[in-house]
Amino acid sequence: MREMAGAVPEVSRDSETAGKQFYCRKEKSLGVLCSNFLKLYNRDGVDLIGLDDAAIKLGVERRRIYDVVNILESVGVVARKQKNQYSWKGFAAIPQALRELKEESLKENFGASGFCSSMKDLNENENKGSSQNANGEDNSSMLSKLESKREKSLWLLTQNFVKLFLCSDMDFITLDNAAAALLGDDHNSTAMRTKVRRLYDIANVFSSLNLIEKTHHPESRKPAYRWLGWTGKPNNGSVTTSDLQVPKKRIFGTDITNTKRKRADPLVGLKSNQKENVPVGIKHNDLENDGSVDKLKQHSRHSSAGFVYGPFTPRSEATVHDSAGHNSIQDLKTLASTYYPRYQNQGIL
DNA sequence: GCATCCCGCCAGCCG
DNA sequence: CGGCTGGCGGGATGC
Repeated sequence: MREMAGAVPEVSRDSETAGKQFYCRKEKSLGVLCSNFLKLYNRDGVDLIGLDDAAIKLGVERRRIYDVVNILESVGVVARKQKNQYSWKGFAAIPQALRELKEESLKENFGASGFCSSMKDLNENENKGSSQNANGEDNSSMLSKLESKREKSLWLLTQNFVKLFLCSDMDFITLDNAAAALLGDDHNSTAMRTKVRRLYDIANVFSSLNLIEKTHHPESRKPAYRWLGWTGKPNNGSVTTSDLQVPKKRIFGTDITNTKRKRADPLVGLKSNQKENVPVGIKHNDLENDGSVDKLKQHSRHSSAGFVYGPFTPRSEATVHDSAGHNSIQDLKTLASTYYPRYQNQGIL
């Protein structure tokens, strides 16, 4: 994986595979990957998940698996077992995980009026106990190191994101607001931008889990997310986008990370730091605001039962739908086999 | 044009 | 030291 570049030296171009698989960003979204991941492992008998296995079966770089898995771990769907291995907990673990998160956040006074103030280090405890630090390194130093690492993790960010929904009574949250809140005081544009990127990642997998739904803020019209909570199943219970079932789908396995669009100049060494102003947060204090948000809150209470597909549109919904009745292993088998990426898969096959 | 967010470089950590 | 992890943000894609 990491040497992808070397392993797949721009074979991409005209080389065989007649088909011209165009690059389609949407098909590569974390949301789609997550759906496929869930589809692949949400079955009886599945207990352990090997990251390599997942990466190969899903035809993506391992790096992406880390993203999905880290987010899923935040809501209990999977749990880290050991290096390179996670255990599948299933959707049944979600309610409990959410309950705990809510409890935690309440304890930390997360929601309430000014929750954003104490966003940082809200995980100081962490049943430590292991103070066998190395010589010279005092406990605090060590802790802060680990802490800072943990503090920026996707795992924590995801949990805090959830807490935001669980504790503030707002139903609609824009990622800008979330980022601002989760960032605490430092609102510099660069940090915001990065944080928002990560939130988009999280939002995508949450959308595929159907925990949230993307809509627009009732008044500001701005894109925002609405909490749906765990209603029993991810999306429509089957994979969203094309993929599986589409009998004809183009060869997917050939594009692991696919024919990338190579950026022109590799030595971007010194970029002019021009990232000055970015509309930091939408000003309106949706968050810290007191009470007044309640009105927005009940605006549209789940109007239709129709699902929302998150970021990606299902255009192949019909297909997915009717054959979903028997989604099953067969499909997965096919999926897996057609997915074999052509970079290092000898193992199986 | 701006919202979205994929991609993969590369720094830490772990064994 | 090599491999596993995963933060991070450039810049491409979508609309």
